[in-house]
Amino acid sequence: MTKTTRSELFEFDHPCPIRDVLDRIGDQWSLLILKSLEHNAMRFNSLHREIGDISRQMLSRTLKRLEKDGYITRTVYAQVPARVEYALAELGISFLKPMNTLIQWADENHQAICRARKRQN
Amino acid sequence: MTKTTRSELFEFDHPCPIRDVLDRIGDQWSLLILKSLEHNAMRFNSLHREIGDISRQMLSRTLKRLEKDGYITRTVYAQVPARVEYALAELGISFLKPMNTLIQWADENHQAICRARKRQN
DNA sequence: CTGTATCCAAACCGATACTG
DNA sequence: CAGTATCGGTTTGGATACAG
Repeated sequence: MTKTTRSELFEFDHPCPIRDVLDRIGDQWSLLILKSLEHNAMRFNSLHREIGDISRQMLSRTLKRLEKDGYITRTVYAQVPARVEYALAELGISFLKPMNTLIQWADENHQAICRARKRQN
Repeated sequence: MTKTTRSELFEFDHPCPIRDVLDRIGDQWSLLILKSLEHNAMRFNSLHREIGDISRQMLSRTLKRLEKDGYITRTVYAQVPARVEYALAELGISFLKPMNTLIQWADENHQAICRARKRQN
């Protein structure tokens, strides 16, 4: 009986699409990275500077996952020093629509949520 | 110098609405619960059965947080044994729109994501 | 029936040093 | 410049026993 972790289990054959998508995209950084790439491709360090408070570790990991899931592409230009650009893939572009709907809602309702929290505690 | 955890820090005064909202809603269960309440109010055990693989612990915690943030309401009916109903609050109802946009996208693109994953590994 | 308390494992994330 | 390896702290989540 080898133990299967949740990650391994969910990588393929996920029975519920929404959970599958959210498990991958609902972390601290994915949306932020996708948003940063909305209008133009970016290099590793540019992303690092633009997002500001992300560690290189997490930026690297999150980019890998987004690439693996097909949201973004990674292009290496043969130069010295190396130049790597990240850009939205087709899936990433199509994801922009629901993502921006969500962002807009968050902007509009953020205040209401803060008020609700303060009321109760 | 008391150490401030991320949770404490983010509870109020979050500088970025989208991160604030996603930090709370982007967990394993919130969307599922909100979706279950979409068409009717439900009791604790009904939710537990309907969702199936959630533990009582997590159902309880997640409901508390959703209530605190103003997404749902909790109504206790004075009976023996106690009867408690959870229902969408105004904020929860308004959240349905962006949420369903996201769910629809996930349904439509789930296959593409699975294919992307398999291609690369 | 509707939860909460406790304990433990897995996952997430950051700091930092190191590699090509 | 573009990462990866290691380590340790925090958070999330499940199982289960207990409480009103």
